[in-house]
Amino acid sequence: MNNKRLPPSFFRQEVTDVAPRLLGKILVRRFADGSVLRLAITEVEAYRGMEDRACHASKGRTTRTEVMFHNGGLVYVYLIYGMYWMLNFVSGAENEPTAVLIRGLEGISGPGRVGRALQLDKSFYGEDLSTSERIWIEDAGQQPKYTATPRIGINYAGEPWISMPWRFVVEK
DNA sequence: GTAAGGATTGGC
DNA sequence: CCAATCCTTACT
Repeated sequence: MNNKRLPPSFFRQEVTDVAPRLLGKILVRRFADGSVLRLAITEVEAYRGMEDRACHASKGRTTRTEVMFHNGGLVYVYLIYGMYWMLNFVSGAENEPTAVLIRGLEGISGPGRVGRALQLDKSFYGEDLSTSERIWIEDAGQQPKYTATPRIGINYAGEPWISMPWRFVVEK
């Protein structure tokens, strides 16, 4: 059923609020063969706009970052190190380039492994989470406890961005 | 056109 | 510690 699918309004808010609220939500992936994978989100990171030097959108509006400038509720995927597809959800309002990186799912640790498990590719770029038949998010009716820490792998961004506690992890 | 490097992972 | 692997961005 789709009655639990999160509406666009869920994503069209402050990314630092959207990110932790995604914890415990169910990521649903329907494959071409009809099989369905349903896994709870356990780790995320918020990337916030042009100012945030760790956010790809800080480089400006380019072919790659274009989707982040759209209204929240779309998928932003990109290839890193030539082999891993990173899954992000665009947040905030139009022209407010923010996104949430999905770093971990129930039983799957690491953003690269998430992309591999979900069999993502560039065709998911710009996918609409409110209408897609192959990927969407459902409300599980609970908000797990979590902790906030600095984000991973963004030392090049410099301060204060390195220290912003924008990585959210579900507590055991 | 060319070069540098990355929101990672896994193997040595 | 470091190679894998290729797309995007920056620069000539």
